[in-house]
Amino acid sequence: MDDGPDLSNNPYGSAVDIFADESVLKEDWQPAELPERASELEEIRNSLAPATRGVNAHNLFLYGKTGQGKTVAIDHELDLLAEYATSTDDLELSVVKTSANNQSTSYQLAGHLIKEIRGSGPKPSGIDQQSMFDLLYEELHDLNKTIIIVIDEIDSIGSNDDLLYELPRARKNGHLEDQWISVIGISNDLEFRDNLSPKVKDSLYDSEIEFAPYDATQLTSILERRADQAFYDGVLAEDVIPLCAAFAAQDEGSARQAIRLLYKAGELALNNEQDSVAEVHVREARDILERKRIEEGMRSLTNQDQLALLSVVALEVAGETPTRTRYVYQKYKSIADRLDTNQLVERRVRDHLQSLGMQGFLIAESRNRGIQGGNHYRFELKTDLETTLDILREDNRLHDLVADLSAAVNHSQ
DNA sequence: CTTCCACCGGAACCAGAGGGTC
DNA sequence: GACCCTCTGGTTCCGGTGGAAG
Repeated sequence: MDDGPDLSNNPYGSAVDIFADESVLKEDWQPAELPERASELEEIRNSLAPATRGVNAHNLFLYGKTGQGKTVAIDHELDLLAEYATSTDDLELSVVKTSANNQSTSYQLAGHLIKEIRGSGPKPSGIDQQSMFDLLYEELHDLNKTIIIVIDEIDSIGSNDDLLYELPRARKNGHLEDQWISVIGISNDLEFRDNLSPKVKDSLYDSEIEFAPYDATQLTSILERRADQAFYDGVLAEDVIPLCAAFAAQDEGSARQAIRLLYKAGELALNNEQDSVAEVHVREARDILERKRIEEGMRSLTNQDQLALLSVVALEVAGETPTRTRYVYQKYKSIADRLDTNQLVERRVRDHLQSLGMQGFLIAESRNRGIQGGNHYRFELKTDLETTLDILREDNRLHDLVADLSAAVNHSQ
């Protein structure tokens, strides 16, 4: 009967067992198999295969929203290729893998790649673009014969795509002699391809693979595989996985999101000392994650973004949404006045409203009322009003203003 | 068929900060 | 210290636009 000290008063350790192996649900967990992406994997393999035959692999573009397995898929295939390379003398492979996140120009991306290849040291800059490219070629020269450069989030360089034109032609232009280079770009932005300059498309484009969003069925089987390892048997109520899958499918079809949801639901059950995960936990988890998403988004807003958002929020409170730009701007001016911040010109506020729309805080509907109304947008708040007010109130400078608005909400309720 | 509303959004330009090299 | 680079967040200016009204 006596098996160890009495822990009944110790706050750590739980009375219930939910997770068999929690790490399976973490962000950095790499699944060993991707049956839902079998055909995409095969396409990648076909594109890489020329490398094993002593020429350069095809350039390749992967498109798809976040959480569609693009990065996992490319890692998976490159691992296999590297494994093959070590087992044979035919292939001397160097893989340079980087994320273009925050590198918004070719110049910066080249600097970033140099830093990546060197493995340490500062990022070079302060020289002109061609010298930067030359520096990059020097670094590439020291690598193996077959070079594959993987650039994640390649869309962040926008239309400044000179480097993408240069790289695939390096050999032809005599910058490299005995080496084969190919580029794999990964993009979340489906329009990126269309905005590339024609000469880049020409030099870079061998093949592209689109990762379509997972549907609910696929998400369900992905979740089931994870859940098998992550949870103890019989812990999940029957409808938990389908519900997580359905929520995620409704949104972006992201596996990452679905897994987060399942993980959070499990944690909630655990924290409440319940021995099984039920539908309520999933719903609660969704609310928590949604709130977190808004909070994180708002934290990155600039002052002026906040003011523009606040203008729409104020109109929302007054029940005057959706509303056109003119009234938002009027409200904006009075708010800026009250807070004693500088007022921007209308054109700029329009930009801020536009970007709030893109970030999912506002709904911007374009319409046209002809001779009485012309062409204009109508804005309304997309996020939950109460939550938005809560979060905005945390900002000291906005506190009083938001408090007034909240009072108005409660009054009308 | 034309007119015209009232905003849309591209373009050119600017100041200031911040990253560097030589 | 002179000089080179880019980026952010702003301004000014202005031609463009689609559909209701006449």
